[in-house]
Amino acid sequence: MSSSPGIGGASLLGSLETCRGDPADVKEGTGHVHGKRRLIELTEQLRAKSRKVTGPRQKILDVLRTNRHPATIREVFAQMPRGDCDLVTVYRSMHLLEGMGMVKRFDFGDGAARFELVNGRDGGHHHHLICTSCDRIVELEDCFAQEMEEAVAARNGFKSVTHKLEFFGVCPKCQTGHRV
Amino acid sequence: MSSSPGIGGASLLGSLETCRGDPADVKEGTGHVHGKRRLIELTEQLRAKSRKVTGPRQKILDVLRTNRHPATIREVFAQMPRGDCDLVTVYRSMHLLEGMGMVKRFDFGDGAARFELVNGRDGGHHHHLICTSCDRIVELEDCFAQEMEEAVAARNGFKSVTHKLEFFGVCPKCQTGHRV
DNA sequence: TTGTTTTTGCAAGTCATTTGCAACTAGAGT
DNA sequence: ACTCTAGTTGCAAATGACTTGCAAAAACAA
Ligand SMILES: [Mn+2]
Ligand SMILES: [Mn+2]
Ligand SMILES: [Zn+2]
Ligand SMILES: [Zn+2]
Repeated sequence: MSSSPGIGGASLLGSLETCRGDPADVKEGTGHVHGKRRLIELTEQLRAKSRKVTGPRQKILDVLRTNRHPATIREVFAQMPRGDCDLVTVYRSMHLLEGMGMVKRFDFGDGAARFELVNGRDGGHHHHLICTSCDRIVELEDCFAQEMEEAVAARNGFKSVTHKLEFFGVCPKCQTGHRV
Repeated sequence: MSSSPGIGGASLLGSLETCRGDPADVKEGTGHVHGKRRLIELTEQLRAKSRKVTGPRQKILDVLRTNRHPATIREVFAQMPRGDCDLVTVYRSMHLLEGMGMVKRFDFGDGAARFELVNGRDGGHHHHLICTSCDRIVELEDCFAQEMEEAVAARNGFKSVTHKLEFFGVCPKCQTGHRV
């Protein structure tokens, strides 16, 4: 019997032909790229750094790819077909992907780290608005802190300055006559 | 023998007379208030909310009062006279103080939360610049994100919006010919 | 197919923070 | 000054996110 390419016998990636022209590949406006093509790009990145394209990794990337908001390790794990891989593998894979710059880590203050697939070679730096009542997350396109970052760096003689910024508040749906 | 006001026999607070005019009470320029007077104000806040002014709490407030940068629970604990109270008590006290708005919590991304005494009834909202190489912390006076906070809140219909913002980079002393 | 390197699963460990509970006080009342 | 009680504390144990050790399993180049 031949070795199956992924876990469960079927590869998540179809043929290149199948992917070409996939209407879901580009979600206009946002610049985000979804669909199989994206997944292939991702696995290529793995190969390029001589990391193995394994079943668990493909599944994890596929889950991340479909998430519109940063997800915790447990959330990613929960979204994978049951028993597909160990929780620890998700931790390890995420660490690898983060190190490769393929995913970005976010911290919303609750105990668990959240991860989002990086789109575009620029990094797609952006921030979030989180509802403290229902945990709804709003993706804030672009960043408005670049200037102050440069100012802070220059004023204090720091190099390679980056920043972490998140907003918290009460979303419209949670404002029904409660605390102001 | 009379009951000692604090732990260890001596109260951290002297008499009001002793405190009045303490030259260390006001550190001009920053608006931060230090010295015994500040400590008395703090204990008053506890009494005002019918929380008990206990030995451990006085010690913890005293340690926080002398810290120029946000400190972790363990750091605060380490700065207290040996065996003065349990680590758990520091956790619980910090939680209480945070709830009362007397201390503010910060998260620099390393596993442990950091706390800083809130100065001024306004809250003294500000941010930090942390060296990713030596952990040096720079206190950034004032906040430059208020406008964008309002914009983000308005644009998304959120109320009571706040933000968390910290900068990370390599400080001058750590820039000796290393990575740029 | 084989051999070498990387990955994975599972168990166990680390570390910050929380919780259960009985013993203990600060502060109010007497 | 003495009593009472709600609020506190210490100690042990629990929780939860995340990491690590190790042998079995899989990827992929030769
Ligand atoms: Mn996002
Ligand atoms: Mn500060
Ligand atoms: Zn930004
Ligand atoms: Zn701010």
